[in-house]
Amino acid sequence: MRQLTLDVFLRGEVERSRVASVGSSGVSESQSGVGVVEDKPELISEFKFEIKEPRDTGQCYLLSVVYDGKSRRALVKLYDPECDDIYFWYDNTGHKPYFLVDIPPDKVKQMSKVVGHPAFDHVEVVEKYDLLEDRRRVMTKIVVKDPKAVAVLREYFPKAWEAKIKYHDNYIYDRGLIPGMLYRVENGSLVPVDPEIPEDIVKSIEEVFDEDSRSLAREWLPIFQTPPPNLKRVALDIEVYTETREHIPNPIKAEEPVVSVAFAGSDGYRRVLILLSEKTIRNGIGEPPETLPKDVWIEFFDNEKAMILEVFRVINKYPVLLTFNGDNFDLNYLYHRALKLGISRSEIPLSITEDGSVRILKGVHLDLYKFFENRAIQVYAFGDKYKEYTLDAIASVFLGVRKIQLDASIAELTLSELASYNFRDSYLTLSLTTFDDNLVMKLIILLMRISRLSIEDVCRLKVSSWIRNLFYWEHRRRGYLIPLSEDIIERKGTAVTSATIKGKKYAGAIVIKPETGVYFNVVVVDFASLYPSIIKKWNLSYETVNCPHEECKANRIPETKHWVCLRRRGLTAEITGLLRDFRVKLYKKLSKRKDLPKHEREWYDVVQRAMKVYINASYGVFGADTFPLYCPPAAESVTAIGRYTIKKTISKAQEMGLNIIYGDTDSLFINNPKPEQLQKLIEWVSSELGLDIEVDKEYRYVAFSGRKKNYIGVLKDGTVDVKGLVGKKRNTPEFLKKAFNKVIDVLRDVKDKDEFDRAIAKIKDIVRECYEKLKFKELTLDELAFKTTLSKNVEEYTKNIPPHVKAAKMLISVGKHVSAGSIISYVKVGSKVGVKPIQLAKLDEIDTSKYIDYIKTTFKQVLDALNIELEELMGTSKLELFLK
DNA sequence: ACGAGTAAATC
DNA sequence: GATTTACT
Repeated sequence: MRQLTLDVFLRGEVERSRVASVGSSGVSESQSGVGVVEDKPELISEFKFEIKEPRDTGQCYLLSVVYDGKSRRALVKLYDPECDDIYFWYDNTGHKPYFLVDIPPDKVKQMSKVVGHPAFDHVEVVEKYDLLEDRRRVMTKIVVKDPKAVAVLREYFPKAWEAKIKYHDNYIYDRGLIPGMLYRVENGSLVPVDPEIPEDIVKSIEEVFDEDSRSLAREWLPIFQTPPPNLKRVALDIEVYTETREHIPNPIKAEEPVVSVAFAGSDGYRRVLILLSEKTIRNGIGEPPETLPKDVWIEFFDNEKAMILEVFRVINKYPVLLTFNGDNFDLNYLYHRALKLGISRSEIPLSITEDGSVRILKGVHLDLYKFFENRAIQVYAFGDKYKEYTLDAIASVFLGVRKIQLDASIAELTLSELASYNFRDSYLTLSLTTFDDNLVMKLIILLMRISRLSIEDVCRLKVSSWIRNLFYWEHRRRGYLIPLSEDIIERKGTAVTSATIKGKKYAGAIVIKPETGVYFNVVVVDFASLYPSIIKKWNLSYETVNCPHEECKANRIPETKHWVCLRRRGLTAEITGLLRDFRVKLYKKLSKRKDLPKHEREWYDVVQRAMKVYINASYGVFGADTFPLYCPPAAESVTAIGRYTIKKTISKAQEMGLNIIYGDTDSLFINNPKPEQLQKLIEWVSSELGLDIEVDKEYRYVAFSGRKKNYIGVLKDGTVDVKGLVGKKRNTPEFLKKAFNKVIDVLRDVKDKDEFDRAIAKIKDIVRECYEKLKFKELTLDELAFKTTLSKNVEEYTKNIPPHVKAAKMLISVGKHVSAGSIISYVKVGSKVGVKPIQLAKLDEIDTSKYIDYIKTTFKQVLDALNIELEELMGTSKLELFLK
């Protein structure tokens, strides 16, 4: 075998003694005269980081707080933009955990079990405003010594408030701090640093907000105007030795060695550490592939423990560590593998919290998988651009670069291939935070500021927690009592409308059934963010719906028995309204202003996106029973007013002679409107309903199949909107999607009624070709596969067994690993069970008749709209015969 | 751990 | 009719 030297790899700097030379036959003497790494104990002390305290002068961004209730000390992690490093600020605050009760303090003091308990500290009297009852309340604050004792002492009180708020959140509230904001240390405390705000933005507050919102708007302005830090960060990705591609290493057991670790830093750091062992070197080094950039620094270790210690050292050099699924895999594996190799806990700069997330001791860890998996981020921040939560899928959407495609297991790769594969992953992970001028990092910083959550929490928690945290913060700041969920339900009751869908809690939106057919020149008008606007306009909030005042009861909410308060401003209405106005009237406009520098415009665009996430989720959370401020009457009031609004608008439009052909929730499809009629309608809605409608789309034509949420529309610019048709659904077989897309392409070119005839002829050909391919088995199994997500583990399907679960069971019986979240690819076969996973199926087993049914339903939706009979299209008896 | 409504396939 | 999935 050819002796390969490391020269090909060492295009970067050669570092110390960790470089070895390898041949395909094993480790040999190094080219550069340095030896192979030994297990060096002195490496261990290297990664222990010093705790740096902030400089006396200078400004730091607040990133995270670790509150230690036992020592009554908060460890505040600050990012110093001048030296790109983390500083710690210890606040020996004396801040103790507590909860509130509605028992007078003297009574509490008589409770010997409480006062005598070792965890008891003292009681204080506090005054809170009870929004549910609209009155002041004097309450007793029971302060405890040990956070764990909150739960113990609570047992003596039937009702306790604020007992479940996390201590570090508590600390942030009580200190009035906002994560993500800029502070300086002064006289032992953190003092906010006010940003410079352009004159015209300050002025616009007067125009944008009404009088009672202005002071709040001014308080919020620094949140959006403080420039974001550009956090220095490094992405990490590890590869674990696996024999087969299917085998997923277990991070808790951590049985196999970590064979490669790649880093990609925002400062240009690019490095791969590779383990040389009998297992990894058996395929040799190989030629470095083109996919491995020339400036990546590759290092070889012959000792896994030394390599992992080096990884820990690098982690500690950076204030922010990025991973893609590091909570579940990479960091978890490193942690357990380190323990397994005899590295002691104190030498591992990671800790795993109760909820399974990994914290790093010095800096902060961001798991981008968790961030991109967040539905609110996916839908509202990125417009549903990516559909799958894999590094490959997300990177290809945002970066246009994919993972390196492997058709072998880690065990079968040469070391060059391994390095290249591993590096690409870490590079993609870093790039997910750097594309579009660090868009994702900016978004995270803004979400921290709006939700008042630490950087790790904002990435790990979902939108309901973000909103909850902002609400709690606002309650405490204003001295409002944070209500108990059961008190909201008791006072406000449950929903009074009934849902159309069984199992849902209340009635939702209206969908108008469209008449089948093709309509030319269709204008779509819609209500600009309908539900948030309703919340603002109608003063909706958990405390204002069904308020305790007699005089408000006449202020009814249409279609319900509910009423809404006239006396007090609703908190939800205020906050949602504030963010809505900021977004629509200020930041959306700023983001489009060409006279501003590019980076400023881009920042304003991120600002309006972050607001969008919040605004759009503000209705949904009040209808979610898991939300601590869950309030069904408030949620159903929103949808009820939505129905009322759209009904009113439709009848007005019809009065005016407009032809409404379809509508869904907040949109109306109008056939052939005169522009002046539209203008009149828009003005009427604004003056009579106090809401804004706008022209959203103009279709050259729309083809309705007659089903709701199911149509094809061609916009004036030729863009085709396909809504709800099976041909577009993710689980339909690829050959059908292809044929369907061809049909769409034909429809795109149709300009007027006459062109339909020609289009129909083309569509006929496409459908026929599709049939023939199936008939003559000119399709691959892949093209025939239905790809359905397994939403639960197979054993949890008890009520019935859908086809994809049957296929999944067959996979398990041959030893394949499938679990909740796996996408099962299966085909329809002639056997008794009727399905087979593609891995086990053969092309000649395919049940053609089942597929013919699918072809029919797919195209029927299109053909219904075009008023063509399917049979007419097939025409010949050839197919009829075929069906038998 | 955001909501409800619609369509389709399958048991 | 109930369950499950994918979509609005």
